[in-house]
Amino acid sequence: MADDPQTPPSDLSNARIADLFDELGDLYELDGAVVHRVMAYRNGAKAMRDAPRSIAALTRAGTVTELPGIGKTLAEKLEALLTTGEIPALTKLRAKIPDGLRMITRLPGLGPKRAKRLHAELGIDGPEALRAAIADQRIRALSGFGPKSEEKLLAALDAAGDDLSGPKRELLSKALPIAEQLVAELRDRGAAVGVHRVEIAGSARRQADSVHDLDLIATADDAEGLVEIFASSELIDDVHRRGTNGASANTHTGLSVDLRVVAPDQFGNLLQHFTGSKAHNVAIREAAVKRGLHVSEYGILDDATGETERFATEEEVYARLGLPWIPPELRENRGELQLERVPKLIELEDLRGDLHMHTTASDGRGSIRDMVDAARALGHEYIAITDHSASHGFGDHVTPDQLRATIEEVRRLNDELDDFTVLAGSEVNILTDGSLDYDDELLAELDWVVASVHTAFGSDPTGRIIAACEHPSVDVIAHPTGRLIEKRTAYDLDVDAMIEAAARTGTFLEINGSPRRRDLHDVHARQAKDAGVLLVIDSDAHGPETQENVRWGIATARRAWLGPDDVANTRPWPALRKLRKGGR
DNA sequence: GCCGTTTTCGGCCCGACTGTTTTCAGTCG
Repeated sequence: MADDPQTPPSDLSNARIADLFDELGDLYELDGAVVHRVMAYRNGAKAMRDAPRSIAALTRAGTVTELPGIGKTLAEKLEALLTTGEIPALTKLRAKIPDGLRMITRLPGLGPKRAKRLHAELGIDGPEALRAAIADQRIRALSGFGPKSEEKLLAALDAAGDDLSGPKRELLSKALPIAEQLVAELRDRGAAVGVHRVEIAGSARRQADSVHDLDLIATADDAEGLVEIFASSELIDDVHRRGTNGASANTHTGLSVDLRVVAPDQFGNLLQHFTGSKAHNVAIREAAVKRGLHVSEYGILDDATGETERFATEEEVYARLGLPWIPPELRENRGELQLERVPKLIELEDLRGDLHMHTTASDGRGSIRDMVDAARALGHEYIAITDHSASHGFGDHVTPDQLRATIEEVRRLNDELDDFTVLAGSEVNILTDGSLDYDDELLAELDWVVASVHTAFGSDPTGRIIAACEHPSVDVIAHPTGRLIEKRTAYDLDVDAMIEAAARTGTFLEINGSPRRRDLHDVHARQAKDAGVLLVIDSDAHGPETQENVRWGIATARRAWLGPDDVANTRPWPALRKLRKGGR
């Protein structure tokens, strides 16, 4: 019964728990805690967010302190959170420190120390009070503040509007093509100023889900000339900072771009530094210090010689630190610095087929033939046509009779095609009782069955997905968590239980390539691989051109440390077919 | 608060920029 007080509450997700510990770090910082204590909370939050297993389960098992960065105190707070639903220290701090104060530290130029003084000395508790104090010129009366401070804070408040919820991030699919065009332009037009190298750095190079800006690193004989070419690009809207060795600008899409031009002998150091992530770089530097080496964007200082060594390539930087070159997608401090050899990661060319796409039969924009032509252009050997099923709604549903007609159409088409296979499939809805919306006989006729939750997210998604895994005809669970990047969090899903069910039943789990989904995400996909589950990378294309979205699925797979063998559709269809449940 | 081929105490990555300051704290990436 839902109202039975004995019913245990469903576990908090790792992301939700990590948010609470990040908040604790912020509030301790505003409370004046020493910076290392604050960092301990943030490191702990990152460890929780990156953990492949349920933090709640690890806490109950008493093994959560095995995660690096989580010690006795954080474990006690986790236990309190899971048993009582709250962390006493957080409750106390929230009462003491207004939420508005935490919000205004997100204004550029205003950190915790100065925000704390504004609160203590002027009673400022949020954006409105800050704006009023600036209007009355009360800020400049404080020591360490002046008219410039007021001016900048006002500009920052105006720029932020009413939204201080944090910086907006752009989907990788929006940002990366712009970065690639800029790089191509700088390489091309840069020939006139002796350009040597131009590379994308930052989170875009790491193929993260989203980015907050773009970083470009270059070398050229005439650095200022390259900056001029950058500033005059048609992709650039306005340049807000320009120097002889770099510039900061905005694209017309509102994305911020930094270009840095360095000497060739430092290119490796700078590219490594600006590729990040922060956690990766911090870990590298801490390890280096123990060996008497100090790493910065300019070089590696060796205590033994007092010399700073510069490197033209990243390979040399990593080699000097005793490490193999680490692919950017792995640079998140999730174990990559302990590697003696880097695992072989999957590449776009490894995919032989795409097993999730839609046509005009449901909500797609192309015919089956259009989708075949697009897949061939991408070098694929097979596709599955998986239109939405009988209960899809929006007038786009496919009745059982229509599906039978599609199966026949696919069979006929296969007779005409050489060296290409079309599979008759469906993306069936997992209904609220865990059943599917075609009968079992019809499902058994299909070559490929994708099952997904599209409705009633609040209605036991875990139980429904496990039931779908146990269905003999279901091959793969699509976009398993339902998240939409920068838009919607995952539904309340027990990922551990889903992965266990997938492993037990031989069901594949999808990495959906839609750039807004990339679902499973990297941490969960890596967890699935470690549990022995095979992943499938699909485009979920709704038109011929969006089959290229498998690119984003590959990006996520690489961030999940997957190799070609971990992904089912790197195999030819006859080999993949044998891996289906029951070897059908 | 975490952690240990220096350690259970005493450290904890690096450098640039800014605005306010006579030498630097705070902020940022």
